[in-house]
Amino acid sequence: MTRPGRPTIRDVARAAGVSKGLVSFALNGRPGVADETRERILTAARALGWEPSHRARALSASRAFAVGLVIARPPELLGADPFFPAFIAGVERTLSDRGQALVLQVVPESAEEAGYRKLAADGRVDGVFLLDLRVDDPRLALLEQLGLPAVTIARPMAPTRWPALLIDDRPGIAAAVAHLVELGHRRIGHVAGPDHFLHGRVRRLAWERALADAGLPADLCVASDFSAAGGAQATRVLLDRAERPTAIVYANDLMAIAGLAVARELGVDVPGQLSVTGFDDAELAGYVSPPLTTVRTDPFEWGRAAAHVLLELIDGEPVADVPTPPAQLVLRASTAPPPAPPAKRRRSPAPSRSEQT
Amino acid sequence: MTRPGRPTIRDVARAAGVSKGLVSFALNGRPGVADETRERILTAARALGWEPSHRARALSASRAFAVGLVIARPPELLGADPFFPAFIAGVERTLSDRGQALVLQVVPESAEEAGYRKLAADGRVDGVFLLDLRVDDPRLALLEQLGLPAVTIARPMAPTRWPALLIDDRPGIAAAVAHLVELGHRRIGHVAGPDHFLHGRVRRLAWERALADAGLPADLCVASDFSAAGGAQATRVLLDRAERPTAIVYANDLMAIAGLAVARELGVDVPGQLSVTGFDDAELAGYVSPPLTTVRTDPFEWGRAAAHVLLELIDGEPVADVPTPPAQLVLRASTAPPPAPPAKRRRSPAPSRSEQT
DNA sequence: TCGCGCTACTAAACCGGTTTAAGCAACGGA
DNA sequence: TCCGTTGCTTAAACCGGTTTAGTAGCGCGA
Repeated sequence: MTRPGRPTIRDVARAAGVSKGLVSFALNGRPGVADETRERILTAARALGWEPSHRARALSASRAFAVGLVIARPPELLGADPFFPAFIAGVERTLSDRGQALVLQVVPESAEEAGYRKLAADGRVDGVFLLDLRVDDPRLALLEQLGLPAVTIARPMAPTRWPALLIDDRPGIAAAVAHLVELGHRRIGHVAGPDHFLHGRVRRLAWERALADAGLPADLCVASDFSAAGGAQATRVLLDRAERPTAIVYANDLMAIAGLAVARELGVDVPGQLSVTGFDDAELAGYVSPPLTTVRTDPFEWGRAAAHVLLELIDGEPVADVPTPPAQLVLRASTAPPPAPPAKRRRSPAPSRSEQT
Repeated sequence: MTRPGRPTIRDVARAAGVSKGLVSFALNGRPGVADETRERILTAARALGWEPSHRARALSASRAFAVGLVIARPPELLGADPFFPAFIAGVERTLSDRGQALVLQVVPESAEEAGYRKLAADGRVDGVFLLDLRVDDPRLALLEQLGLPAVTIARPMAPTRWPALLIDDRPGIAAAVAHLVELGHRRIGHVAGPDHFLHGRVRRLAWERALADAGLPADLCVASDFSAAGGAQATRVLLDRAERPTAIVYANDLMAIAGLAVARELGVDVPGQLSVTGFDDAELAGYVSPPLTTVRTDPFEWGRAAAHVLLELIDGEPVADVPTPPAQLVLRASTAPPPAPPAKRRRSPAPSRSEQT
């Protein structure tokens, strides 16, 4: 008379000779169950190999016990960016301990909003991560309207009701620029990400600021798109200029690596004639030629932390923005002093730039 | 007296003046509902903005309406491999049309089995994808035991009850080797993936076979791990040999790109002294120096197709293995004729080949 | 007139948990 | 002796759908 299928709480109750409700109490460690009875119930549950049905619990508790991640990037860019897999792995680390799952959506950019709507309408998730923040990001309002808890990765420009993971790209960029300035560079270019992405803009502004702090002009910037093709193209533009930069700060490693190849094809030696820095410290960064000086970030840790806050938020606990450790500059061989010895010692506000060649 | 929260099927029933059950029939297009009544119900549902509760449906139907993907790779390798994001994007393309979701698990390799067990025990998913197949993969038996439908990406060595996505890496490798042979190479090495991974082994065997077909010895093989570090290391080993290869076929782009850097640092010109081919056609492949000749695969399409079969399998439809189009060799600048005219000593029962130069 | 079959619909069970209200026994205090 | 607690336990409602069994009304043929 053994029915097939998994045992339910009802089977456990029968086996232990008690009611369904009491089994539920015992299994959830509620008070009001006699020790001897509790023991009997737990033993029965173990003997039957009972495991709670996630579906039943979800319906009863009106919770999904899952969080969502909507990714709206073209797949080829996704594949080249080391951020996502590491971030997701970090998220999982937190989630798996707590019986939560991660529901992923990869959508075309046009369907991004619909993606969040669907996750919310279906009740598939209890909260979401907000990545790739944009300037004046419309998703913030959408999520508030949907009442879907969220954690933003990086702090959005406008204040929101959602906690943010405080990621600050500025010290990393500042360190890269400072390093180049110290080496003697005066003409430091930037290949930026799209300006409507927060991280694209923040890195560009940080580059500008760092140059200003060093008393240098920030006139060698080309906006790009974080892709290899874009990085290559932007590098060509910069190297075609009459007054070439002696160093380029890239907004990510992918563009920087593509930039290395362009320089090489143009016969521009790196780091002899051109210094290059990246951002991310991708797996490949240390294994290109020359190995790339770059800014190391820790997306795995970000994922862990973001998931942690999100779960607390969902549980209704009070939450605050979460700080993250500053990114570190990783020195490798793609940076060196500029070709000609700097005409002047640095820090004279020297107008004598023409003497350099 | 309007209660907060989403409207339920009960609200719709009340609004339309019918019973819950009838609403369910009407909304699911069942016969046995008068046209006029059906219209009234649909109108009411629309007016209330009703959407079915995924949770309730899941409990009632004993289905999760979701499929799972367990990834057991170290995060840094994950980030560098273009396969996963593209594959997942393809999966999503199929799933999103059908109201299905993707549940992702990223686990340490040691917890892989537990990952599947948990997905199955929780009833979070109705089926899973089996990626990164290994020789004698223990997961096959596990999934059969768990009764969790699965689709394997590539055909496992032992026959299973699960359908497979027929991915054949051999023509791609064969094309790469043939291309090199045609250029005049006689000493063609291979940097392989781990031999316990099916795709690692298959590519190696394909390389061996292609060399045999060309009457060349397959004695320049170094096993590696698909990582940049591993690729660099393996390249050093090969280039340190007394009799250097004039060409290296890498089992993936990441190792190939790292190999390019090593060659450069050793002063070995690519493609002048050494030809290099990769596998994947990663975003960066076309933007390194020299641009990489490689084998283009289509993980996005694989994801689409795999999800398609998996859903059919879950629905109990009869399914068969799914063919995929063969991979294409993409010619770029990392391959060229070997440096010196091929020396004719080596064991020549094939005298005519030396005339090629 | 009855019985039969068909259509349109309702009531209730069910999925498998959680939670609330109520019941029952033993016990201490007045 | 009766009452009010306290401790343990059960019955039943509930989450929001799907599905089954059953019923009312109607036309039809015998």
